[in-house]
Amino acid sequence: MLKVSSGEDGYLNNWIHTCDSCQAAACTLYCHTDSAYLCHGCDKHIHGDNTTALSHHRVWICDACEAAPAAVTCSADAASLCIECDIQVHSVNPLASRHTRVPIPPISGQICSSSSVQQDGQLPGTMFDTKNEIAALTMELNLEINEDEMDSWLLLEPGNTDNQTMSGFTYGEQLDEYVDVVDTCTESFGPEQSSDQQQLVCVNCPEDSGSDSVVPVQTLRTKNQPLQEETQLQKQQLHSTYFNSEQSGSKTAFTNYPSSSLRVPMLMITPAGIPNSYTGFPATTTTTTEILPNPWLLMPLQFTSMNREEKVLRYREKRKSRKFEKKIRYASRKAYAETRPRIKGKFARKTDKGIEDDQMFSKEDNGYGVVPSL
DNA sequence: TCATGATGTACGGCCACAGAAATTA
DNA sequence: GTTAATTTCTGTGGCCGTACATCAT
Repeated sequence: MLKVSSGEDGYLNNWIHTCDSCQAAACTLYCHTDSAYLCHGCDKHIHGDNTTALSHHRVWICDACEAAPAAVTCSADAASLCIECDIQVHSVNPLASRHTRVPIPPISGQICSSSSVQQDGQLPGTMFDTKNEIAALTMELNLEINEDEMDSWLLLEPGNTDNQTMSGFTYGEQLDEYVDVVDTCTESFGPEQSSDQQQLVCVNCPEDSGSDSVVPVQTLRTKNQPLQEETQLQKQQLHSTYFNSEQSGSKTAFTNYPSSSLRVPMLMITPAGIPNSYTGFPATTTTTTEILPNPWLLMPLQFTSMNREEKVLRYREKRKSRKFEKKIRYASRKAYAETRPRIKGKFARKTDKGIEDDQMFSKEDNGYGVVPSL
């Protein structure tokens, strides 16, 4: 069922689904097994009754189009997006392409409330109870990765060591590791490939490879290859990475959490739009737990309901006030650049007359010619 | 409704060079 | 370990070309 909805900012004027069950509330997820769009309440009612229903393959709905199943969550946009919207949104400009997106694991089991009770002996980290929680996690990762944005995006409480250390691992250590992986990944492909943000490196485990290892497959764009074809290829690869791998029983790296049937794809979309396969690990790795020693994905997510809401709220506030204006770091360079001779906008060599003028200027205004740096 | 052309908008690259940062003696 | 000299790297603004979006026909 479809109905027209106008977004509050006029941006999302798309068709959205209402719940196929109650036909009143807006749907929040899609059940592949039932082929039905459901709201949270109906999902709880339908899938929470028996174990068979609990195993239904359900996915979140894209926040942008509100129609397609969400595949990734973007921290910067605080949104869960389907593959198409992800590509569409994050290919508009370099800034957007640098957003860190994390694949959304399929919903399995009953959706816990945000104040889900931690069970004895089980990792609370398995409780990706809402997509907002995943977004919050991704957001925090993004904060650490991009130091420039830290000031405006920082959600962690300064001085609160509890926020900085989880399960014995500090964010800094974890993310240094993450950054290293990205760098390695980028370097290994050479400048030509790494400069192309549209290229993808997907985690694929070709069935004909006969190996369980995670092998990054690089898709190179030929000069004559149409962009549309490439985009289509990206969609296929992303889709195969996010969904087909599970459905077809292929061996894309997933982590099976012991306390639930939740399976989290062991890849991450880098700021450059490249799903991070955590290359560098032994190609003979056979178990998913060995593939990803990075502890932060396995670390507990002990966000209380208040903490999470507060973090998300603060994040959204920061996002509103985010500014992309160019920040001048050296006023002296700006001053020189403004006075520098140009030819069609390009800096030109100083003419003899210009040099003489500079000398005269320095004599007359001795001591005032240099603009102090900020 | 779709195709085509005109127009508007956004963005990256280019350039020289002062000064910061790193390296060497 | 300290200092000076040298080398390397970074950042700066305006114009242009290209890609993309929008609108009219």
